[in-house]
Amino acid sequence: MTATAPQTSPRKRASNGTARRIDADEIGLDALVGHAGYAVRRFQIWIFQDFIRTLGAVDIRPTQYSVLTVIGANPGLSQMAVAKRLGIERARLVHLLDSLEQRKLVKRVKSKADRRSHALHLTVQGETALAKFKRLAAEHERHVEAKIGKENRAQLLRILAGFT
Amino acid sequence: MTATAPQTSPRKRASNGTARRIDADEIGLDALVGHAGYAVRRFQIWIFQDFIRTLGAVDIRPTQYSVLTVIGANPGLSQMAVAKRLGIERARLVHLLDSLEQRKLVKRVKSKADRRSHALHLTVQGETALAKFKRLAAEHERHVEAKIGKENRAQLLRILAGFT
DNA sequence: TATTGTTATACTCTATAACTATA
DNA sequence: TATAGTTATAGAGTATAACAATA
Repeated sequence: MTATAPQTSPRKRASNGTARRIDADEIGLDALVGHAGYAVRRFQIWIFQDFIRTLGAVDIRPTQYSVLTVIGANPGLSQMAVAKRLGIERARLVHLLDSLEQRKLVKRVKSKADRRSHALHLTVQGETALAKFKRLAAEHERHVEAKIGKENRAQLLRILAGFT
Repeated sequence: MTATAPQTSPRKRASNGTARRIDADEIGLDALVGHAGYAVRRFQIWIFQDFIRTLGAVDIRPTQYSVLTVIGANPGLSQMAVAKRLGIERARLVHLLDSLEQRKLVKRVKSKADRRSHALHLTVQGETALAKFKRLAAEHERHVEAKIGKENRAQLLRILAGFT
């Protein structure tokens, strides 16, 4: 597991006592290669970076996109319902919605049925914007496909279908 | 995509104008179901939570484990080399190492070859501890296997082999 | 001039706890 | 009493920038 290929790039003690550079690709990961979590984490970081870059022009991040999508598909949901469904802390969702409401994408409507809660809706502007975000997100998804392969992406979705 | 199954649990406007509860599992994810990033992110969160729980008794988190494993397999690496290999900011690694050094798991040795840099080594105590951490991490890995299936885990590792 | 380790700052995200207004 | 939304705080983690020592 301990890689020691002969290369050039940080510094390492050589047989003659002088130092040479070590390339990142010759540093062994040892037990990490057997951990799904390590690869999944690195992959997730890559995906988010691509998503943020691809939707950079509209300034929408993954969590914001997921909130808008769920509200768009389920108008009238309460904040608690959205938070639970997406695994976001309700305290965190307050700030996310503050931002989306300031941008006139979402509106909080006082619920008549339960006056403690807010019914969440997209604004007309929000509907239009979300349609654009979805086109960009689809473009991002094609980047994923290009990165790991169409068939592998499909298998990944199948394997992880339970984590929704 | 908009789920509207008849259930019980938050509140939703019913045909008669009164409200009823909505279960999380009847809220449609819409476009999110087609995004690999969504499933990958949820899975990654599950994995990290299980890792943190499984290694809770020894108080080691995923990033700390990855740093210890790489140093253990490549003694003498500089901080820059570890940071680059694992995709950690060098400023962040300083704090991670401060903590691991306080716990006597790692030592920074002044490099003679390049006096700007530190050669990183596990302490004897660190070697022993890492062996235990690896046993617990293997136990965590069995939880992953139990969660998604042995064959699916193997395929996942194969698909994501490039993200290391 | 460039790099290594360090310190510092700001922003995101997670995890809690406590408060209010309702139920 | 319990719940929905809010506010506040603390801890990870990320992203930067700048500095001292050294190359």
